[in-house]
Amino acid sequence: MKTLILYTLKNISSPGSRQIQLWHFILELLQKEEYQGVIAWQGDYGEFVIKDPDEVARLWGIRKCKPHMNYDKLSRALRYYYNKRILHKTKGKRFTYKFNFSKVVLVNYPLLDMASSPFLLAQNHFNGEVFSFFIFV
DNA sequence: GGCGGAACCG
DNA sequence: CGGTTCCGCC
Repeated sequence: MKTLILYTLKNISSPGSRQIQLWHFILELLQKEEYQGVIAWQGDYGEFVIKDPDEVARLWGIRKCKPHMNYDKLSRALRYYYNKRILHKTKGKRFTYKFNFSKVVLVNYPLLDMASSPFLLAQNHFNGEVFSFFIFV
């Protein structure tokens, strides 16, 4: 049985909340229609294409206060996600990566019961952030 | 472009 | 710990 997990989140700007992580930021852009010319879901489930690498890097640089950010550095950070099983590369497709959603949820929300209802919508607090899960089985 | 080692940083 | 910076290699 194949599971698609659409995952959204909101940061709470409260004391004690962690700094934004790159894959959070990627999902944040992916969630917003106004960035579809820059980064968008494309191809298989969880697969996305960076249509404008320079712009994504610029936006990431602004968020992290790293004015010298570029795609070369950003992509190195994405490559570190391969061993963590958060992302992997879609070989042959330029600027295309794929999320391992099950791993992403498992790693960041270990209390979630994967074997529950076919459709599940949950919003919960975890480490100072609000997570919303949409799970379609 | 894409990869991964290595040094480095808050 | 999660990147950032830099780089040699393919």
